[in-house]
Amino acid sequence: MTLNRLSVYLRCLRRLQVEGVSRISSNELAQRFHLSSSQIRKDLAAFGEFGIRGVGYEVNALANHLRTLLGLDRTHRVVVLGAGNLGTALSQFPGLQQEAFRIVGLFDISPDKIGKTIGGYLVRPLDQLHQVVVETEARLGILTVPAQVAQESYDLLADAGITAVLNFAPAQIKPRRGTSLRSVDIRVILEELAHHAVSQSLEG
Amino acid sequence: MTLNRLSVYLRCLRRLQVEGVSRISSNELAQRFHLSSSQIRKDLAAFGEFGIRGVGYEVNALANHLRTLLGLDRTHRVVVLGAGNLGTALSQFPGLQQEAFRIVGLFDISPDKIGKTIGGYLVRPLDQLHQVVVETEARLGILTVPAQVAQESYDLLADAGITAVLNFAPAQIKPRRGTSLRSVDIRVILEELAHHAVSQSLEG
DNA sequence: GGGTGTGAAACCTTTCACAGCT
DNA sequence: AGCTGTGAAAGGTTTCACACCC
Repeated sequence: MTLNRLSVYLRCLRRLQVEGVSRISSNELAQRFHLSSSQIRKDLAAFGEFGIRGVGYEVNALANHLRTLLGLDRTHRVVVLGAGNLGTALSQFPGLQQEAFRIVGLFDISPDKIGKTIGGYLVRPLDQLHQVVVETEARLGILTVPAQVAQESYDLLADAGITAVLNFAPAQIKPRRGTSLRSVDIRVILEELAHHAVSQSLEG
Repeated sequence: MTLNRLSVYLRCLRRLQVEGVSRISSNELAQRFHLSSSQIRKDLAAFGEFGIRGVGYEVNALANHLRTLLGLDRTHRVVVLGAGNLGTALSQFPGLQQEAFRIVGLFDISPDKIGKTIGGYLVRPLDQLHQVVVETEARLGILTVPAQVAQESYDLLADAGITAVLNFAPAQIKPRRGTSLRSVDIRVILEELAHHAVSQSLEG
């Protein structure tokens, strides 16, 4: 199952909590956030019976269930490799410094950056990576390095004990057993949208 | 079909061009970049017969075909809404200022930022959006605004004539006919990875 | 009545395996 | 001989529709 959707539901529920909504049906939830009601029910039912027939879902209870299911009831330590523009922007991303995530190390290879404080984080040299990962028990890594060094950077993270990596480098990384990999290539996404943009313009 | 894969193939071909490879089979391509050879053949064959049976694919020719298919033979003007950390980082992202994309406007609502130059781009007020989009014929928009104003920002872009939007705000946007939407929620991706990280650690 | 939980149906994607071309 | 292009098979996901419970 696409675990991502549980995250999206949780984001929606957080919104409802702010608005003071205490109960909601799958249909209302779907309409309110442009989702599919049957998919919501299937997804949630796959992990237990969280709803009340004839009534709907209790917002607070469901949010807590999802938080537990997603493992957000603990703090996840994150290391970031690459203190360029994207790396520093992500380090300061709201939602990455609060709740379940905490950045415990920002690393770079450039002597110009090492030792400096960028966006509130001290930039460390790569040879401290292993030590930091062991000491902080970090499990998550973010890669914002140039494409040429993406593979070796991923391997460094894996060797240091990181078990899940989010890669922003535009490169095809060979994943290892034991260290999940999720890549986001902004260029690839934009190229898809460029295609849409052109088709749309022709239609209208 | 997942148009994204054509982009990935193109990225791989660019790499091969740099390495001076002139011909490649679907099998080599798959092994080299950790893809599926039958999927490569299916994807490519869906748009024409680009390969030579018994030989493979001509790297340069195929790259050019893909560039045309993806609409990368023209320049796409892009406007960015939100001159925060992520917005400015993306404005300077390599690959967004070269080849087929060109940023023609960086917009923000904050009076502190308007008029200043951030990352080489003048920050403009939102009321200039429509004019800039019309004058530059921009079709692509990037949203790096806070979640609370994501919907209205998307609507502003759509009203201005933007036909494809890449949204980084952690909000569920209601798409309109005529303006495609692709959302990337870093929090959602990290939450999925957090789950993986925990499961992996238990296994090991 | 109203809304969840769920088998079954419809749909879409990926992999397989091989005919057919070079 | 070798590799593409492609129908057929397998696998997965989404939607439908309704039994069942509150």
